[in-house]
Amino acid sequence: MKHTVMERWDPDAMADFFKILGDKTRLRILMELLSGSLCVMHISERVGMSQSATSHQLAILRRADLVRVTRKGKTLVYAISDEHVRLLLDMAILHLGEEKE
Amino acid sequence: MKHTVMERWDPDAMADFFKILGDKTRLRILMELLSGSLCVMHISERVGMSQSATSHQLAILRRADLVRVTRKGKTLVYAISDEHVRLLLDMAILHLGEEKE
DNA sequence: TGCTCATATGAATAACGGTTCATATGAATG
DNA sequence: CATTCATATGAACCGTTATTCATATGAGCA
Repeated sequence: MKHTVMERWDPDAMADFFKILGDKTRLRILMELLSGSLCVMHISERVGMSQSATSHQLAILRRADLVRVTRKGKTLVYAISDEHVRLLLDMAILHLGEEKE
Repeated sequence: MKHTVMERWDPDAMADFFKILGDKTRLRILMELLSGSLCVMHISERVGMSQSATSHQLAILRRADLVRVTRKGKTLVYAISDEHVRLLLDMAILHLGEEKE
């Protein structure tokens, strides 16, 4: 059978989920975090955005459970919370890399 | 090695791609098409949108190579063009179905 | 070849989302 | 316990985008 987990799904929830991945800045943050955990300052440096903008985006990623926070002394360390993310991004890259036959 | 196809990627292109999936209407269209090909009228009936709105969204899906068109007599029949789509949606559902531990 | 029906397209409007700027919060350390 | 430093939050602004309405297109069929 082709339709495995497709039976029950919430279009709104799924749209919200993809919307979160549909932003350059958030994708760059995720990509940086895939290489290892980072604090907010370092993230904002790497993606070249202000501290505020970065924090706003991290809040969105946090709410979607895509990143996870832990405190390390005075700073907050962000990390990827879910391995599905890597798979999703892999699959998107595969799709984008394809020719139109 | 964890990072398979991650080395080279275009954040803009990927964001654009996810943006397309980040819309309730387009997701519903894709879901309907996963069960089989349909003409525009039938699609608009099933998703409960006007013919015009549906056509606009189909154009976007077409440009992203997520759907494919063929003519059948007087009508245009739309179909999923790529099996990656099903996998992507599956994975999103998996992520959404998880508890926050 | 001209009509018709399915679909596409354009302009306009309204809603949404990301960044900035200014400021609040609150844990850690002295 | 007060101060400081990292991070979060709120409001405002502006660009983007989905829908509607009106109309254009163009393939198929008489």
